[in-house]
Amino acid sequence: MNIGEVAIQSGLPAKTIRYYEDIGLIKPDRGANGYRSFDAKDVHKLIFVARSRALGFTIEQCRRLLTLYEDHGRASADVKQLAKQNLTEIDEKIADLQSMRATLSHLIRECAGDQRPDCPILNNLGKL
Amino acid sequence: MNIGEVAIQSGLPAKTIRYYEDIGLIKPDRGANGYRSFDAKDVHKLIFVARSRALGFTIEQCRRLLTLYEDHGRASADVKQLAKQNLTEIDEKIADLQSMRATLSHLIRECAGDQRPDCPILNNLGKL
DNA sequence: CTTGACCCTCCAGCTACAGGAACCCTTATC
DNA sequence: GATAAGGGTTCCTGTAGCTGGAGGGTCAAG
Repeated sequence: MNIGEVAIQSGLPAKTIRYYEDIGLIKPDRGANGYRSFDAKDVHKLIFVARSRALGFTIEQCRRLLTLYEDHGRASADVKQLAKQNLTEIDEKIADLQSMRATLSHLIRECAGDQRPDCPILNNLGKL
Repeated sequence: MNIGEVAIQSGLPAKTIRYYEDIGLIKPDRGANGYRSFDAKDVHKLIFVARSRALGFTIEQCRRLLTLYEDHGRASADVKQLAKQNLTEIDEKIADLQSMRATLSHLIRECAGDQRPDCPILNNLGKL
């Protein structure tokens, strides 16, 4: 299978698939013409990675997940630990964003938003 | 004032301050020895930028905010619009993260996390 | 005079790709 | 046989917002 078809099946751009080969996530064969030749397993792995990325795992975490995925003797505890670590990071990001959101929306409510120059947002950002 | 002192007063690393000069956010004078020489206004602007960044504004948004800050004839509507745009982006990020969080924490709850290889997390990521 | 704490510039690297140039391969059509 | 379209390939550059490090100059104290 050529890269275009794989892009459709995995939902990933061809560029991304080449990149994933570059960093060693997949190792497709090559045809006589130099084209990458993907088998079902490659596609499966790409879908796995795409899903993992969508859940917020970094590339390096995906790499470890893939290793665990292919290791049939793995312990689910290892997977769970990776997932929990990711969850913690997500929670931290959410907390940061919500804190920003609270301050920002408060300032927005205070600001008249008209033609006058007086602005609580700028006052707040610039206060000493 | 030298960069080290400014770093302390603004809470920004010296590296970051140099970077902000690089991209034209501030334009400190130079002493005879080549050292940057910051005045109170520079420090004030750096603090302004640091606060704006902490509220999630991008560097380019900070640049526009700074321009508005220094334009005493500005309309607060322009500031408010920038802030609202930022708020929208923050809300989108929060929504994305919460959606990830929901799926991920569900999978984590399902996973035994013991020494056995059976793992709902991997099953989910790898299902066709 | 030396030491150590500053300061300088410039280059590389980080994440996870995206865009584009310049070129090759295949197939269909005229 | 020429050509055009639509694949594919590599390689280089750029993104955001810094951070780290090499290799050097400057300054105040002892």
